[in-house]
Amino acid sequence: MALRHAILAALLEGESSGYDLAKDFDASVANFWTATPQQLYRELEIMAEQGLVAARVVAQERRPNKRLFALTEAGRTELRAFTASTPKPTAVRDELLVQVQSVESGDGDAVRAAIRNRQEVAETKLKRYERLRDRLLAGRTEADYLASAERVGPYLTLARGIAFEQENIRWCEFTLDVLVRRTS
Amino acid sequence: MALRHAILAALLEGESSGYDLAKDFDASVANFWTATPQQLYRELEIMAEQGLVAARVVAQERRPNKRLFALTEAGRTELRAFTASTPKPTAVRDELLVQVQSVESGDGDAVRAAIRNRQEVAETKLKRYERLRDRLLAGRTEADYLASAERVGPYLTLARGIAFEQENIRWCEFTLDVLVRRTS
DNA sequence: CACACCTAGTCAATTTTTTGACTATATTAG
DNA sequence: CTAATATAGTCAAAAAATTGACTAGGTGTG
Repeated sequence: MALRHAILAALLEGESSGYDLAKDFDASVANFWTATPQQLYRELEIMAEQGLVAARVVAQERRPNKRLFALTEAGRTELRAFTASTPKPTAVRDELLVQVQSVESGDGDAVRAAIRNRQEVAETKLKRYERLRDRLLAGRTEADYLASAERVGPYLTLARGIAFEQENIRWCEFTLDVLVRRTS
Repeated sequence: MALRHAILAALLEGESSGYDLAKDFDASVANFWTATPQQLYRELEIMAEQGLVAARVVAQERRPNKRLFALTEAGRTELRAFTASTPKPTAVRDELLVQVQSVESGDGDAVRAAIRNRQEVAETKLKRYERLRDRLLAGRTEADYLASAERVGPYLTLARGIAFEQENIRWCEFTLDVLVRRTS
């Protein structure tokens, strides 16, 4: 029941369809949670049954109907209770690092290619996060924004994502450099 | 079947009991994988059946017998094949960030306490990682070590862990500062 | 005018992971 | 002497997450 709280948090931004949420979980929410569309649709269904979200069907022209989900009072209460609970420590699980750990006993070329790929993914994510930040700031300075904005939560989590990806890129560069040096 | 590869990678350091591995998964391996002792014992059992690891029982004085597991040729082959496969992108899952995202609708005191706690955990981990690094370097400089050591994999993953925890601490400090400022 | 890909979902089966309940002996701190 | 903690495991159930197979209409490109 953890995906549920990430969905509730995402719905603070406003009413969304399952599809909208899937896009969010690929962009801003990706900072702290990942989920496939299938997981979202199923969880939303259950949450609607339990009254944590309210669904309404909107007919669209030239497209299938969509269902928009919004937080209910019960949903807000649940989210509030969640913020008061002790968060689980994060479980790191990174296959690339397992590969790097065993690089000397493994396929060096493949591992280096995987690191390059990771770096590209990180660069793409970083750019997206930076665009999101610029949109949030809307011209204001960070200090200005943090002092005046109604909600700073989304900015703070975004800052974590940006720092994480920057660090990721630095590490990929460093690691590639070390491995290439040792190969040549 | 992903824990399996982390275990194989950990066994590159040498023969270990399930208990030894549990300690590793709490220290060095924690950089890239987490597992409870229960998960390890079960997976080791299966891996032994499949011939990826070889178990031998060692009688101990004043203690229960222990089983030591070592990599087999099949295990090394499996690990090598794994390093050649495309690693899954990591799935981030951080309850604390979900709480921070919703901090304005939630329990501010509890969220700030959780951030402080995360910072302390990160500081403890960082110290442990730095001790491990010092032990690996054994007096040599980083450049010296990277050029001459037989295996650099463990050092590189440790470097990732150190950078990650440092970034973590910085973010906790920044975020606490912002939240405390807005509360007072 | 095909063909690929996007939007908007549903459903069921697996796989993976976690959690909790157990059994034993050994060592250490108060 | 006693209680807490560490060592060394097993087993089963439950929860969580992933995967694959579907349906159906819409949009854009060569």
